[in-house]
Amino acid sequence: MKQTQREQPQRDREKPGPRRPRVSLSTIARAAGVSISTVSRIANGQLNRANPQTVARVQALLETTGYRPDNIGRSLRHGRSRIVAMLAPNLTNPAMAAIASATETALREAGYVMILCDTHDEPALQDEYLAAMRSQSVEGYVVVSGLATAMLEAFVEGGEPVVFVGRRPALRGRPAPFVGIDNRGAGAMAADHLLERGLRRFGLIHSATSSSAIEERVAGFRARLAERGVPASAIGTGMSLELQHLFAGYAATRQLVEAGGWPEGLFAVSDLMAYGAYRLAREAGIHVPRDCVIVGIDDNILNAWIAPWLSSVHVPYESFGTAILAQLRARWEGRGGGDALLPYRLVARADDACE
Amino acid sequence: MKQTQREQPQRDREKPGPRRPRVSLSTIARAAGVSISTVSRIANGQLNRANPQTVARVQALLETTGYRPDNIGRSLRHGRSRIVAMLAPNLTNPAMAAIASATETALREAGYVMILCDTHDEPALQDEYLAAMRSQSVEGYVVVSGLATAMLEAFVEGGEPVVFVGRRPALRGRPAPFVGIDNRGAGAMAADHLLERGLRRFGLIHSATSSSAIEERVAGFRARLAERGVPASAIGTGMSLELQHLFAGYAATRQLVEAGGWPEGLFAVSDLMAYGAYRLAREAGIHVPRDCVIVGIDDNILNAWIAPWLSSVHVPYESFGTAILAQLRARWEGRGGGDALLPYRLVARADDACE
DNA sequence: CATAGTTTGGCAAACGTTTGCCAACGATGT
DNA sequence: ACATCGTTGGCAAACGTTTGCCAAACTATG
Repeated sequence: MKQTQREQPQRDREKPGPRRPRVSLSTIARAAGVSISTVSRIANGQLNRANPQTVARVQALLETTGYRPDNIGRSLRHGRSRIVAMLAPNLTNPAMAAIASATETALREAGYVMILCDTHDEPALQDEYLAAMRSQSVEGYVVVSGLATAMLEAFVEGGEPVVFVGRRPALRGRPAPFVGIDNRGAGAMAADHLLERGLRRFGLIHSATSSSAIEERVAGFRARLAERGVPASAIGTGMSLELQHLFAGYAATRQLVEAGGWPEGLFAVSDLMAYGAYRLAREAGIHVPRDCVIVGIDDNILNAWIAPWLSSVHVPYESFGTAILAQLRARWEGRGGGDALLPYRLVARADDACE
Repeated sequence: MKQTQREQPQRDREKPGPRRPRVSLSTIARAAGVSISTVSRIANGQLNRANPQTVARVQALLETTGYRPDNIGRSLRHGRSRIVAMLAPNLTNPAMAAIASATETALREAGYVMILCDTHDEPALQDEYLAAMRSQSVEGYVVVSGLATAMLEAFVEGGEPVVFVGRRPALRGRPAPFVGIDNRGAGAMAADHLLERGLRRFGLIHSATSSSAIEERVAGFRARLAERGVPASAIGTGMSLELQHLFAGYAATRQLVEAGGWPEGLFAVSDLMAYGAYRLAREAGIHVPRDCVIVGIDDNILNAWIAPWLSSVHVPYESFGTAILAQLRARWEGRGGGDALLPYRLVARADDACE
């Protein structure tokens, strides 16, 4: 109700421009003196359904006119639009951009095009996009860091081909296909890195734990420290609900520091949060990594160039694309895809920023 | 596959194909006992074309069934798909991501959705995408850093609504709408910044000058230095054809340094190239900005957080979205949009990376 | 010459939507 | 009784494509 009313005023107002005369099957058919069906069949490679002469004539026309089948008509005919929708929060996050880029490439090579939707991490926007995409008859939904909403749940339950990436929203129903990493393991790996450096006082900053990924990373980090004998009292924590991870990292670190001073080793659940911590450290005159070692997760490409002080658990976003495509294919073929957990590794960097 | 069938007792055919039972106008019409036309009119807000009783009944059904008009049918009817295509090279470039994000937001608010295509800066891929998008009946093309190809030229000449962003490809025909900045001015501003710091020996690194934007930035930089009395002999140049600007910056700087040593002030035509230069400087033991001041163009968001040594000409990518939408609207309404040149400003940063 | 089989190609339906046109119907005015 | 008019709502065409089915026109076989 609300939706339809909102859409109407705009739609009626704008004028459709003069549409260019497109070459359609009927154009060719008229020119060749055959029926539309014949042209369609020849264009689709059924060369045995017509006289060789006719085939040649039609093929020549297809060639010279530069005919390209109209996807709208085709989509209408059989439900397939060759479009896949990707919903992501905040495209300006380098990790999201990397996922989007890899997915786009994989889909294109498979003959699909990708519609990219920025949900800004807002449930309402996510739902609006889901509805809009369904009305585009998209063939698949790639939901990056999705939010658990009733509509998303309905999509999954209704059998729509949804693949979750990075974070698994807390949905009640049957499990949906997933692409990501073992977040607990990544958190543990970060802990190992700090331990191997012989540090004693640790810090941990994270954003809202409503997200499964964040929660698991934190849990993995904590568990590993506990395993290796670090008392809980030696682990400070900072948290921020800021949506922008840069700001969240800054705020969480301040909270952490105000409570217990600067730690020797700091774990940030994402590289962006690590950047936020770095800014505060600079402002406070704390030298990274001499005074405080920071380890993040993501290993953004830029780290190698301008953040030589940041160790990070590398997540292979470049290969997310093919994994996502594989999961979609599995759903299309009726196979229920399980989890695709990709390998991660620690990239240690300990350079002073000014050599 | 067998398992899902067992789990779903009487679910309709999920196996044969991706056909889902959609609620269409005819569904509603049958249920309400009226014709499809009537439902269509009511759904589109023509409430005066039917008996109030009928209207109420149909509206109730639209509500309860959650009807959403199918965009494919609608697109087929009148050529409008409510889709705009954006073609960009390399989504992982933060500047591109920022443009994509802003454009997506502006388009969504206007009721459009955006298809994002990564051309990887390859002419063939750009053309392939142009053709594919036309067969989707997209209503507009946003070409970021486009490449001059015959097909792109044909699109512009044919009157397709194309808006160029950032870089203006060298097309022979009439000028097409453009969104970007005054690149000459930005280059000059960078020169001013270095001059104001009292430096004497300058360096300039750039990528392929086939792009109008790069060429203009370089020209603006050079012109301003000349104006203010700097002899050409005091300006070293490095160039690289690497497509990835990070690598290009590294390679170009090496070329520059090998020829004439490290300059006091270095201008990079993009922030990514500046990052490349920074890496080489670190490896060479050159301190930035003490030994060498670097100024770039773009002012990526991350600079404020992890590149406090980099001054940059800030480009307002956040506001590119609305400017692009305005240009598209102008084209749709038949007005020929001229250039939309947005304001830029220098953001000076001179902090030591380790305080 | 009759029957059967093959090639060649058109007809029409279907997908979902919008919209110009027309037909009932009732009410009002003369 | 008749003309006029507004209301209500259906019919059908159109957008471009694919495809099952049927019908000619041949060809081969008996």
